[in-house]
Amino acid sequence: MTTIKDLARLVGVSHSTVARALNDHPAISAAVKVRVRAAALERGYIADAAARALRVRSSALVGFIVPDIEENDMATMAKVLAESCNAASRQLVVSCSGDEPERELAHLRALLSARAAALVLMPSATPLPETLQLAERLPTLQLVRHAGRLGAEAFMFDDESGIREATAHLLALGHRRVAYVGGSEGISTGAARLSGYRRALRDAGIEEDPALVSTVAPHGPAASGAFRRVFEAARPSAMVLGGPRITLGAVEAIREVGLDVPRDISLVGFGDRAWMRWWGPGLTTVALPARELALACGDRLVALLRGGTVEPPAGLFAPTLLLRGSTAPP
Amino acid sequence: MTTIKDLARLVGVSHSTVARALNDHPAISAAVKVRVRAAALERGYIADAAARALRVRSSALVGFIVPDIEENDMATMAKVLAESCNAASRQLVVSCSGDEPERELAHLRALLSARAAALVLMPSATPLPETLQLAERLPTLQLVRHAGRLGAEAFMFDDESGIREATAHLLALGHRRVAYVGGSEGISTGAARLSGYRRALRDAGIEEDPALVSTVAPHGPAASGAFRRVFEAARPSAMVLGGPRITLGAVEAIREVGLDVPRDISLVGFGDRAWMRWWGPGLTTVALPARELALACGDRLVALLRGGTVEPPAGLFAPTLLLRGSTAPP
DNA sequence: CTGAAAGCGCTAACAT
DNA sequence: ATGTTAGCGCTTTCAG
Repeated sequence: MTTIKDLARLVGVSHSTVARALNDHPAISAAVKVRVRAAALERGYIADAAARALRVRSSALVGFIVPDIEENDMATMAKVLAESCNAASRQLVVSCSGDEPERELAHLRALLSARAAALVLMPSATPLPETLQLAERLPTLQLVRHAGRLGAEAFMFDDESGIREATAHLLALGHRRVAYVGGSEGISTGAARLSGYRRALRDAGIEEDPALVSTVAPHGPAASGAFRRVFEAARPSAMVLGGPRITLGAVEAIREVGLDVPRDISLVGFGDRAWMRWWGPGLTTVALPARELALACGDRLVALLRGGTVEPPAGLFAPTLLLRGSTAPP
Repeated sequence: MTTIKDLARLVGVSHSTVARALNDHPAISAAVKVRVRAAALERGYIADAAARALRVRSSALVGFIVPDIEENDMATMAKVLAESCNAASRQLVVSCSGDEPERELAHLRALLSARAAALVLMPSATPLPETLQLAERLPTLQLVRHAGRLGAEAFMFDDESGIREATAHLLALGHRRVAYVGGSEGISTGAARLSGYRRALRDAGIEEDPALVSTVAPHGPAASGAFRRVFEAARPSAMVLGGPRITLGAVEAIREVGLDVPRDISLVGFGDRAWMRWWGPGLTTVALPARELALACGDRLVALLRGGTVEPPAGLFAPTLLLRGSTAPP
């Protein structure tokens, strides 16, 4: 590997002159810059980021820790964030925690070790105290989920209002037995969504029937089971789904049971996918502005990296209710 | 930030002893190791990866450059590869080239600068010569696509056989006017798929009708247009789709035109998604073993990182034809 | 078993 | 405008 000293020898200047020329330092003559750059090009010189990081005590890396990059539009967000990072000459390091607190911590440690310049974190369900504590060591942004004691700025969907609107829509259609199947209350998003459902009921002056509500692990099979249990035990005329995988599971269950939507039941899904437009009568769904969220987070990220002084409060991103054929009067 | 010198002072040994203790060097007494580790824990010591990388001239980073992480099961593969990397105490740096040769090169440069230990590359359509040349500087694995002059091992789907089987299936059903709409021949996958289509025709002794074939940019709208053009101009009784986005576009066009599948046309999609099971009569499709491919690539990666001596030739991963309701006799 | 010392490639005072 | 010099934190001989 060619170093600045090699180039210095080649050009006949000192290695610090080479460094300055390469960094376009104002106090270096144009002539020298030209010669240095020519030499660098010729030798295929590529600066050693480690040496630089050692000096300046910070690297070009930005960490991105998420439970699962295949879920929750995380691939989209990763792409957007990577874009923002590149615009700021940074690189995004993606790690999947699998929602396991230990792996989450391990990844954070690795990023700290690499002296990452910042961290974007979608916290696991129950982050370890040490994770929260270590996250304070570098500029951190929370994404999608909010970890209780972590003070970092959060970029989140307005899950509560999204589910509230969905529920209110069904109520307005005349449904009185509206069920809700969603993810665990232990996660910030799960809690917010359930609370949105409850709010809509309260606003409509309807008392909650516990048999109509089920919170489960966000897996297809679990959701399928929950759907069938709630459907058979409580005979809802409509249902709100509280997550993308819950929606997948419910659709699966509807197929197995052989229900007709919206005749047998009105349905509101969560998240938006192309197939929802084609599915049966079209699936009414709560669409999340994932791209917008990630863009805002990316903007904030580069501001942080540039040593941004202003503190634009992190926002809440409102979902949109996409009305399609799966919801109708009872 | 705590350094080994801080710990050395704290414990009352030299900093090199601390370094050895932390790295579990055999020639350090158990007693010292215990004390050093206690001190490290107490002070929340986290080693500086840059300093280490500077010494050992290689980092814990593995690069992953792909055109688009939202496409082609790349999120799945990223997850699998990240997993493999973690198992080898490495971190995966994900970069999206957007299929733009310049950005691809820029990302490669950044990885080289970070002294990445290896690179997994899904090449853009037309990589710059310099990209190919620089990729030689570090252990490189090609994924999904093959860049002509790059000598690196490649992990690819057997696109040709996948499309050949799909076409043969339609021919066996009695179709004689089987169309093909796929991605550009300029990309290795596009060329292989088209060649699979041609091979099936040849095997069946059928002459190719150019009006039945169209290669386009892999975007929904372009694919929609191509579908309609081919359908209207050449009146095929069946069609093979040569890519995931092509499939999406075709489904869209079928909806717009109001065709009945398989009555008006038999259809074979590309890639497998949950909605394909639900779509109309069920979409017969060419399913790619993305997970298997990524796992194999990950295995090879850790072998490389461990300084693997054996040279297991990279494989070709055979797709499976998933038979569903969208294909029927004419 | 442990310590002293050198040096990885780069940046940034501080000279000149 | 350029050169000299001193490290950044770690690994790794080489001595003891």
